[in-house]
Amino acid sequence: MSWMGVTEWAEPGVLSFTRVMRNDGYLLGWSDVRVGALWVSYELRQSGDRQIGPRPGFRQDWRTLWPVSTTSYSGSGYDRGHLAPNYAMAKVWGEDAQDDSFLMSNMMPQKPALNRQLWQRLEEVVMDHFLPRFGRLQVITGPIYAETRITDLEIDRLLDRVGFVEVPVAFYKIVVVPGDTPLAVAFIMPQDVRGDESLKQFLFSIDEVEAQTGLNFLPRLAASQEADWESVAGVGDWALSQVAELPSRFD
DNA sequence: TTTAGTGT
Repeated sequence: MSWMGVTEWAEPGVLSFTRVMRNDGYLLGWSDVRVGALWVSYELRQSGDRQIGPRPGFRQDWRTLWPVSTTSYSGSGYDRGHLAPNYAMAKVWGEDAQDDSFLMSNMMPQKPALNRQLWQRLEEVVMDHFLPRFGRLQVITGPIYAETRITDLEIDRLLDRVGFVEVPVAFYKIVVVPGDTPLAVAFIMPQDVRGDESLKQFLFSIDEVEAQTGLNFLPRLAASQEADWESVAGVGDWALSQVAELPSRFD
């Protein structure tokens, strides 16, 4: 589930503490301070024609301690957006993984135009374009929060929350082709999008994602390799031009 | 419905 190590924090601190939750099909780093996941990590492989059942429905995850119920987002204007996607979990890892993808701990508040259009287009490109192209992928995805100043353990900022859950300002997705000479591509997408933008607009380096999250991805990657590799927005030929402007299938 | 909320 986590090629080249589990995501770490660059600088330990109160915001850095996560509990790693192991689910069917994916790992999730849960922050009790943000009341949300900081990252999820999963592997994707080419699978046969696995039958996919209907969406099983959202479920509360009692491991979160702070209660996040299936109705916590009601009336907020935010969607319950998957981090580990329903379709990818169901297709690659099966029904139990699909069920686990509907845990509320795997949800983040996302504006509808992002969740249903731009982000959905990206998830579709990962499954239908990147995965067939490369055969095996490691994906790490999660939220980016507004800059927060911590004074004496007090959060000195008016937080935007849905229930207890802090609302991110953006989301990242890192896609890696594992191997001796790994390939990588990363995206950062803000909450406020139209939905029909080119995916190319949102390409960033892994270094940039690390700067905006405080996380250290792929910590087991050799330092000599990491320096060059993580500084480039897109390593390898992802043929993004073929798919960056495909229309949304919803709305 | 490879997204989701609303209203039932």
